[in-house]
Formats: sequence, structure tokens, C-alpha cells
Amino acid sequence: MLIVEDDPTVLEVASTYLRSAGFVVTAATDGFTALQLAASSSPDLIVLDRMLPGIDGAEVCRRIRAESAVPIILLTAMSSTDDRIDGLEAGADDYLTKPFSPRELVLRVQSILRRSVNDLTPEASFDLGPFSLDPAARIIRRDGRELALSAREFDLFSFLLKHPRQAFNREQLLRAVWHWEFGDLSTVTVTVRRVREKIEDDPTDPVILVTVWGVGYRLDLEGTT
Amino acid sequence: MLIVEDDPTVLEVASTYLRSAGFVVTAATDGFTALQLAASSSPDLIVLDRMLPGIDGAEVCRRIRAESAVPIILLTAMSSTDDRIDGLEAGADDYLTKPFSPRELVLRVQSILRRSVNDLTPEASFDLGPFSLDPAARIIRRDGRELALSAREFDLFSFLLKHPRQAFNREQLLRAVWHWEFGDLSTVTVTVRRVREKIEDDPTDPVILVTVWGVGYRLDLEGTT
DNA sequence: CTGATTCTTACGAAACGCGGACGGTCGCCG
DNA sequence: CGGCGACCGTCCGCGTTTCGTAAGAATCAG
Repeated sequence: MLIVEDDPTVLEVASTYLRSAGFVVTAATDGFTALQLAASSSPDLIVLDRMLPGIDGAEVCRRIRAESAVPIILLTAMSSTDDRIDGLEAGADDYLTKPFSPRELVLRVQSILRRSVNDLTPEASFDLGPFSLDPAARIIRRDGRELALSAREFDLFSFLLKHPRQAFNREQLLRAVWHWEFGDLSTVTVTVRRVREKIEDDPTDPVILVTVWGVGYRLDLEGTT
Repeated sequence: MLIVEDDPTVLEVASTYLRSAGFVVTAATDGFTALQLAASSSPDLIVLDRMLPGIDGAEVCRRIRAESAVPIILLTAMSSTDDRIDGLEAGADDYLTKPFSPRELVLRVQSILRRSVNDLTPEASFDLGPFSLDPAARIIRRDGRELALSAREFDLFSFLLKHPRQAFNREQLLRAVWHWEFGDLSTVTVTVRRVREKIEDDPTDPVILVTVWGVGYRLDLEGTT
């Protein structure tokens, strides 16, 4: 989830609400950063302000759309028909006119995501090191062999595959994978262990799903390539 | 934390409040110095007066923004809409109209920083001399080899990597790295020693993490390049 | 030389990660 | 309908790592 918004107040409120709804939120405050993040972090949805310093929001939308089918919600200041048409032409999936209630933003986001899940637009599969992730089929393979992951294990490991080389603490994982706001952190520990059992050559000495002492866990690929 | 303000009274009051809130404060009184300091000391936040002798504040803001994503709070004399829009266009994250209460400034600063900390926006990696810092993965390498730093050691050394060539006393480090308001200063001494053990060629005679006698420590790069 | 400052070492408490195990829930199949 | 097994969250005990603190040695400035 990527939010692009230059007004700090709006950004703060929106990201707080979205986070508490269980999303992992990344933020940008200008079009240029937005394009970079959209390309590098491959978010599953983008909330995009129409008015941006530098590159215009609609233009950002067009450029992202040229390379990806990621759902985009456009935030527009006015509700003029022109703007609306512009937005839809630029390839936005939905739009919201300011001022909007953060609650409503969350609802739209959820609705869009539900729709895009239901859409026959399957998330793209991709390879990473020896692993290949097929989100639609909910299958992860290692060297072509399918891994027998349970539902939770799949969710956790596919999240990490989507965000490799990044250390997460247990709370972040609990929010992003379990969609819990609070809870027993050892749940994460145990699930990590169960995943290791299935993906590591030597679960006793993990080289892929590495523990970052005092912090959390990280998906490393050095040990595999 | 960098404050740019030509009025000595305002500067004095603001920096006093921010310091007592636990920030390490650097000051400049004109735009030119501000640009230099912004580049050399890589502050984590900048408070910038709109009206400055020499280069205009908004212009300074634009130039800093062209090279860095550091949060900027703009201080404006008037509250006219024009100013406000100008400021946001220049890339400021927040603005405050004079006269403002120092208490409010501190609150805004904390709010902005809290936001950028909470964001899962992966901080960008960078190289400095023989070192490379990847904040997201929590990895520091020297000449490509990963250093086995503990959590605290990583926090301390990455702070210094982000602020090289700058001397910090132990209290400042205790606040910036440990987030302690008070505490035993020898904690810093010992952690510095532990870091040296891992990064210096000869920990007995440090050339990177140098002692500044009577003051504290500084990250030097002369010894490495 | 003297006092202040920094370095070094050592210790122990606390934090942390891990494996093992338990029990409740749910879906499947006989 | 009852039993079985997979799944998953929780809990406990153990070994390890970390890290603050203290205390003596070494170093520096004046």
C-alpha cells in the first residue's frame, strides 16, 4: 500500500487509519518518489493525490498505469466533472474528493481490493532466487518442487518473498500477515519456525529466513544463490 | 536537527526548547550556510524561516528538497494563502506561522518525526567510504563483508554513518541512539569500544571512530580512503 | 605531577530466541 | 454422527546473547 500525498496532516491521518486496518503503508510526498516506490516496492494498491508538487498526480497515475495494473485511488480537491474525467482517463480505479473521512478511504480501499481479488486479475507470479511464488494458486515452489505450506505459513512466507532483504519485527509481521493490531508475539516466532522447517536445508541453522537478533526476521538470499 | 533563523531571539528560544526535548540542534542564520549544513551534516529534520537574508527560505527549501527527502518545517511570517501554497510547493512538510509558541514547534517536530519513523518506507541504502549501510535490512558492510553488529552497536554506528565528520558528546549519543533522557554515560563509552572492536583494523588505535578528547566521539573517514 | 578523562576488562542480570509440547478448533472421511 | 488428523495459537524451560554497570588501569592536559 503506497500513499502519495503532500499535505502532512492528510497523510498522517490516512496512513494511521489504513495501518490500523491492517495494511502495510509506505508513503511518498511527491510524484518522483512515488514513481520510484511504485516500481521498487510493488505495492498492492496506491492512494494518489491529484495535486502534487513536481509531477502532477494524474501524470503519475498515467505513468504507473503504463507499467502496471495496480489499483489506484485518486484524491481530488475539487469534484468538477473535468477532474473526474481526467482521473478516469488517467487510469484511476476510483476517486475521492477532499475533504473525505478517513473511514471512507478505508472502506474504498477494502472494496477495491476485494474487487481486484475477485477479479480474474490474478496477482502476478514471480521468481526470487530458487523460489517461485504464484499468489493466485497459492503455491510456492523451491527449485520447481512445490512446498507443502499451510495457509498461515504461505501468508507469512509470501509476504517475505514480496519484501526481501528487509528486516521486520514481530509486531509488523503480526499486522501485515495476521492483520492483528495486538497479540502474542510468540505466534510469529512459532510460525517462522514452522516455515523454516519446510524451506531451509538445515532448519537448525537458517540461511534464508534469518533472525535479526533483538529485532525480528529477514528474508535473505545470499545463502541460496 | 537544523534550525535556520536570522532573528537571534527566535533562534535562541526555539533551539533551547528543542534541545530540552532531547534533540541535537545545529543552527544557521542565512540561507547559504543552511544549504552547506544541510549537505554536510545531513540532519534528520530542518526548521526553516521563510524570510532570510540572502537566499529566500522557500528557495532554500526547494534546493534542499532537490537533493534530499529530509522533513522540512517552514516558519512563515504571514498566514496568507499564497505563502502557504508557496511553502507546500517548495516541498515543505509542515509550516508554522509567526508568532508561534515554542511548545507548538516541539509538538510539530515530534509529530513529523513520529510519522517518518512509523512509516515502513524503507530508508535508502548508501555508501560511505568503505562502508555501506542498508537500514532496511539492518546490515552494515565493510568492503563488502557484512559486519556482525548487535542491535545497539548497529544503531550507534548507523547513526554515526548518517552524521559523519561530526563530533557528538556522550549525552547526545545517549539521546539520539538510546532514546534516553538521562543515564550512565559509560554505557556509551563501552558500546563505542565494542563497535571499534568490530570495525577498526586496530581497535587499540582507532582511526575511524575517533575520540574527541574532552568532548566525545566522531566518525572520521580520512583514515580509510 | 596531578586531576580529569578515557580505556579496558569482567561480571551478572535480563532479554531473547528456540524447541518441545499441549490443547482447542475445524474440516474431512469413514 | 463420530473419530481422526491437520492446523494453529499458547505456554514453559533451556541455552545463548546482549548490555548496563562497576572498578581498576592507562592516557592526556595543564
